[in-house]
Amino acid sequence: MKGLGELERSIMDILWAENVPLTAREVGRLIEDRDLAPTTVMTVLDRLSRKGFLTRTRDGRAWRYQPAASRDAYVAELMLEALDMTGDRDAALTRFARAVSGSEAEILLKALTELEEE
Amino acid sequence: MKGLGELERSIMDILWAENVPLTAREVGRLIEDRDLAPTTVMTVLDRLSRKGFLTRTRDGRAWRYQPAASRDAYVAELMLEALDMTGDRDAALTRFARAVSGSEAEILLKALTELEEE
DNA sequence: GGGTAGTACTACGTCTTGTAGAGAGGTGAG
DNA sequence: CTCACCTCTCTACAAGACGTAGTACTACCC
Repeated sequence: MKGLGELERSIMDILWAENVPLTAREVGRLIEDRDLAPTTVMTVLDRLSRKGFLTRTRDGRAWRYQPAASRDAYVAELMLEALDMTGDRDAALTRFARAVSGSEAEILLKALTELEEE
Repeated sequence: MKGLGELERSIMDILWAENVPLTAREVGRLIEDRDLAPTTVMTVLDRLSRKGFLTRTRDGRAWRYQPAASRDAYVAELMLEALDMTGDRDAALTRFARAVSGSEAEILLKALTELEEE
């Protein structure tokens, strides 16, 4: 799936945070801290949609962009991808399980047991 | 932590598979399929150790390289890193739990319950 | 002492990412 | 109508990562 650059991720974060599709201009306004040229934002949005992270729909002349998948889905997919990289998935999973902190272990446990019940 | 390139990963795979520290020459011999110049292998090994993925010790004039961490540890770290990227770790974890296949869910479950017992 | 192996340093092409300008075409204000 | 402006698309460029490798120097074996 490939990772995102820093600016790309900032922009994805904005789009993930807002729940409505935004135009390039709106995204640009939300970045503030960095003083980016409007075309910079447009370029990055364009690249992101080309890479499949965003979908876009017309709104007059402008495009409105929105994430193709939720951040959770993206994160989960990254995790699975990391997992695919190992020859010994079980060992990696075990190690991962041991590494997550207590409260998160419980979340995981809960999700897993709910799965079993279904 | 940053990811690895394709050749870098092939080489890490070799070093993870063999359990002994290898010299550049030995690694090169194990790649076969690609017809790489010896210096290519050396360069990549050098970069990998510079990035902290490998440690090396002298053996005569040659260096012997070995992974700084196990593959499992690397994979688990990648997974945790992905997890850190989200604002809502719980949601991502839940989604992840639902995404792992049955047998793997059991591995996870087992590791987690063992944790609790300790 | 010449071939061989090994090192360090340097290099170059390609791809990705951050960053942005140029030019085209529509649109509202006056 | 005309001008200023918005937004788009296209193109560009610098920096860094990676794959790939040559060169030059050293040390060892026979």
